[in-house]
Amino acid sequence: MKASESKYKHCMYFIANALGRRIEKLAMETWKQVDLSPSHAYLLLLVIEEPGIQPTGLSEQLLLTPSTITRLIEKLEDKGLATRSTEGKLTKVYPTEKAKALLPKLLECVNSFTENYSNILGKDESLRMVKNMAALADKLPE
Amino acid sequence: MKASESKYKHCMYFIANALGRRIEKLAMETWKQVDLSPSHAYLLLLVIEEPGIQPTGLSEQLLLTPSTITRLIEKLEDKGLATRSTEGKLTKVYPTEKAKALLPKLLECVNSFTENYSNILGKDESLRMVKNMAALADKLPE
DNA sequence: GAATCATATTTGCATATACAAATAAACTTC
DNA sequence: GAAGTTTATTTGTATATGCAAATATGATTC
Repeated sequence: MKASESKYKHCMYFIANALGRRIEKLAMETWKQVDLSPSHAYLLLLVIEEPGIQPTGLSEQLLLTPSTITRLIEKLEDKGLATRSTEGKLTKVYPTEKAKALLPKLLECVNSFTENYSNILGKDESLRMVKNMAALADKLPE
Repeated sequence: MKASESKYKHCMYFIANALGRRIEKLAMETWKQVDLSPSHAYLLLLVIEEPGIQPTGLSEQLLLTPSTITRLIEKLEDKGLATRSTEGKLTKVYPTEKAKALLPKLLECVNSFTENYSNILGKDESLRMVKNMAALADKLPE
């Protein structure tokens, strides 16, 4: 069924989550190429861009809770893509060589995902909607 | 951090999910009053409105997979709010008396949630955005 | 410098959701 | 009417995420 045919088509909760799940699915397909979930991939990109970034910084950038960040990093460690070094109460996260070597493919995925939804949703429409949705998110409490 | 300040502010995956999580949080607070998650509540409303509705119908209305629907119903059974009756290969779901008695409160929650986000996001803006987001979701593959 | 407070991170636990496989019933076709 | 196919539902398992508590470090205040 289409979202706009559901009895809850007027409900923000329903529509925001339905849209999120569908976008997530699309993203998962793209990132499967490098055997990562979208969250792991975006976190890894931040780590490559800024080696030594801390969980707090990642949490802020990704709008995910610190505990979720810990779990994401753990998985990247398991995959040999990131390392953690504890310095006092701080933790710094670094990309491994393997991760750096993967960068071109990661960027390719970013592009192909963007192209993917732009083709489906329309390029201008997507840009506009992302902006508007970000503005909505800004207004809501963390 | 605001969504529009993140490095991924232009990414549909990132923004759609961040918005979804924030809306979900708001919805959870509302529905806590009746000790239900938003998904359980909306499912229960469908069951009250159409006693005997089948998991397939619920799955279509809620845009959730059948297995998720099964799990949601199980929980409502545990709470004494719904019952299932298996007839051949079909399953029909019914509200209990307890659920029917709860209806006014459920409707109150629907209203207070809508008011809640309308106040935060602006009434017209919310309406327009829900419509636009539904249109986006429609275009994406299930 | 000891005691308190604040900050960063992790851990234990709970939840919602999905996928794939299993089950079971109904339908088709010959 | 038997065999194969389709449909409806459930089950087993995996995932991402969050909250609250635990831990550990650093900062402040007296």
